[in-house]
Amino acid sequence: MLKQETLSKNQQIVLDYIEKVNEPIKAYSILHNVQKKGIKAPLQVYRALDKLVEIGKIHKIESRNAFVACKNSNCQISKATVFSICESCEEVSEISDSKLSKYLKNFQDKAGMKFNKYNLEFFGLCKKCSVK
Amino acid sequence: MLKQETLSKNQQIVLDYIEKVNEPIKAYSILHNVQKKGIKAPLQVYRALDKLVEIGKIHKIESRNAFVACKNSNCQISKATVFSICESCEEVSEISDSKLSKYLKNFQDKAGMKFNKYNLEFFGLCKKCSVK
DNA sequence: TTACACAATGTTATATTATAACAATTAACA
DNA sequence: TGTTAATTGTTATAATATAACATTGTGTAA
Repeated sequence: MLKQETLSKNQQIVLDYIEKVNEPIKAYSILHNVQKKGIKAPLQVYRALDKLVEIGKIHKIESRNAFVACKNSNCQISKATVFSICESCEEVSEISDSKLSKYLKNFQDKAGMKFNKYNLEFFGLCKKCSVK
Repeated sequence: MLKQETLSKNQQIVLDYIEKVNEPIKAYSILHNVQKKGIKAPLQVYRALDKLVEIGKIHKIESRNAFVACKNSNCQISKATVFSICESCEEVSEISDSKLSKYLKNFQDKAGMKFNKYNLEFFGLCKKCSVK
């Protein structure tokens, strides 16, 4: 079988919803919102999420157990993600900064170990919240 | 009340155990192992963990839902952590690289937002696993 | 030294997040 | 068209984490 080019039914339903809400969303919230589409059980959501993460269509915000659509059309950075998270309003943005990406991609630890994959989550106050 | 200088009983029990095992460990595993010390419920462990994270004695590995003792004696970087994680054996090391820290501490996004706190998790194969 | 405030504890119950196990169905392709 | 792998459906349960509330300990100031 060739590498998957089209999404399966459940994968498409879940992705459509995640792209529609356009902000990080949790698995069970997705479940509640796609039940009208015929998805009934958590596993159906988690299986779709696993696949979508794997192919880079979405990312997981680890510190929040939430999922968000990838904004980078090519999805080439699916395994190397950077997010900013507002600790007040919980707004999350995906950061795509070529200099930072390059720096991290080339980083080696003291033993010379290199990393093809990383996840960086920055925390602070977004513009709105910092003026409150 | 002055800022806490000594740990409470439960906090000390949990920290002692985490320092002893010297590798990332999960909350319920901690619970099972400190029951002989009189800690009976998950909440007692989670409360201790929360405080220990807050004061920088331990860190949470978000992608693994696990906790590990901070190796930096001063714990000043408690809110700015970098880990390398082996995807094969799950070995985790805390990376302390002053150049990287400085780079991340000074990073600003395109809107000029700065971050006092971050968590970076690198994934790859450790030396042992990469020769297998 | 007592009384106030706050931190920490103990306890039960429950919420939230995620996976195991197994049967059935669908889709690509040799 | 038969084979193989991916996907689905379903029930149950595991793993992670917090709510709520009563109680006890501890530092500090009146």
